[in-house]
Amino acid sequence: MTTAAEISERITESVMAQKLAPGARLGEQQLALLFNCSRTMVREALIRLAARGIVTVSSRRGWYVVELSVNDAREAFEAREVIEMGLIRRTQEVSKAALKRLKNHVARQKAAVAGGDVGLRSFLLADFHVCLAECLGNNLLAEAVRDMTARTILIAMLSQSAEEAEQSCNEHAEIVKALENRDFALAEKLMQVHIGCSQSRLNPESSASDPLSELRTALSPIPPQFDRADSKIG
Amino acid sequence: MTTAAEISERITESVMAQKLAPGARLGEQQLALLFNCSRTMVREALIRLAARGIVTVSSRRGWYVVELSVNDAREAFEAREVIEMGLIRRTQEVSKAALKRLKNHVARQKAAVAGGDVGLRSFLLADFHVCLAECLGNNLLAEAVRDMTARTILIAMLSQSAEEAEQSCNEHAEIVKALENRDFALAEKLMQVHIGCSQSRLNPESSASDPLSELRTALSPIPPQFDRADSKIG
DNA sequence: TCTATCAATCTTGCATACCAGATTTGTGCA
DNA sequence: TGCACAAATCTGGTATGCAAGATTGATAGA
Repeated sequence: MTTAAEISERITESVMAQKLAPGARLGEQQLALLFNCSRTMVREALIRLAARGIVTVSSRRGWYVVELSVNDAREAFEAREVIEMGLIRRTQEVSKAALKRLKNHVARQKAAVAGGDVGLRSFLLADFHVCLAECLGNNLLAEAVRDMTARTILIAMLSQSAEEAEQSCNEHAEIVKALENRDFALAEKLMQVHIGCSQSRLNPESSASDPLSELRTALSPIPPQFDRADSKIG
Repeated sequence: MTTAAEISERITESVMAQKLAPGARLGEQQLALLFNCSRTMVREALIRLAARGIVTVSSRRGWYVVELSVNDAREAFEAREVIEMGLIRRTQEVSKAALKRLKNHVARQKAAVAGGDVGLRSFLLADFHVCLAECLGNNLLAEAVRDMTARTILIAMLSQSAEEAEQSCNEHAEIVKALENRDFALAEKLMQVHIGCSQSRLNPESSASDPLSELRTALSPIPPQFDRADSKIG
């Protein structure tokens, strides 16, 4: 059996690892089967996630990973900027232990980027921001950052290239370095640029604003060189 | 019957109105009776509130309004400072409609302070901060502010005097005035002072750190002039 | 052949029943 | 009189069952 806390954690992590796309269906019965528990537990987990803005329920139709509007997207990025920059701004010193933890985290990110595990890479790059908030001494805001980061991932879903991931990781390393040097103004600025970058990478034709986008992508015209139409047997 | 959303809203509002003290018991059966619904609905509401940090559950003992540790208190105030100051800082203009709404809100606060309805007063003074976040264009952060403000109220529970309420209200008015004058730097500073004030008013001997505080207060020695001991019949 | 209507099925909504741990109360012994 | 142990009760934990809305597929009529 699995507890509601475990289920919601697994779902959150999957979203952060980009293993659950916006709009993905989360059937109560299917999850109950998957986690070997009753629908009650699944519902509890989903209700929690709904309160955190990760999933929504459509009455008697089903539960789905949220699909954000362009305004939702703006708010999520703005929220992250406000919180993460604000936290850095009011920081006066970062403990040795915290710095060590952050460096370790960046190292794990590097390894994941090099290793090529896209899920782990995506998760760690997002989790860094949660870790940073914790290291800056505010678990309450760290939880908020977790939810909002998950939301921004659900927008930027047009998956990150390996190069972009590496750049993200480097930016994280620079932020940690600035913190270590007690150059908090620089760290704040770097964070602003860092968050701004991921936001600007967005495809303005967001999937949320276009309910047909999935089909549209799947059924988009095939470039001639890959068109098998004239190679069919007949 | 009542929906889970209504129940959780009512509980949140009661906390903001200081009608539910930290540690208050929220029995599933009692709430079900009160709201004329099943325990299922009540549980759903409580689970949501738990995810938002307003209530906690102690296994097989019951649900309670959260009692914050001193560190929780620090984090909640810090979170509000970061979010509310950050939102103001990045504001470049406030729409006419938003200003009107804010002024109207302040007017209602004034009326409540004058009217003497302590519950309404407390609720409105807290709700102003939520309203402000909405007016500054971020509903996501507004929801976060709602939860964190509720938490700070649960610390500052040593109820505000009428004078303090009036001062709070005046500070709100000044913030709105600064926004109207587009003096956002001033507004930010005023907000910092405003939040700092409510924090500094805290009794360091918080009820959360003293499980006996309720009894202690209830059974505290009675001043001689009110002592009825020597007027007893016998 | 196309469309409209109806039935079968799938999915959540909600209540209830039963279980198990925690607490309190009562009782008997030292 | 005080303490320890046991039973009764209270409370949430979890599963299940049934109701009802939504969707899909089938069928019949135009």
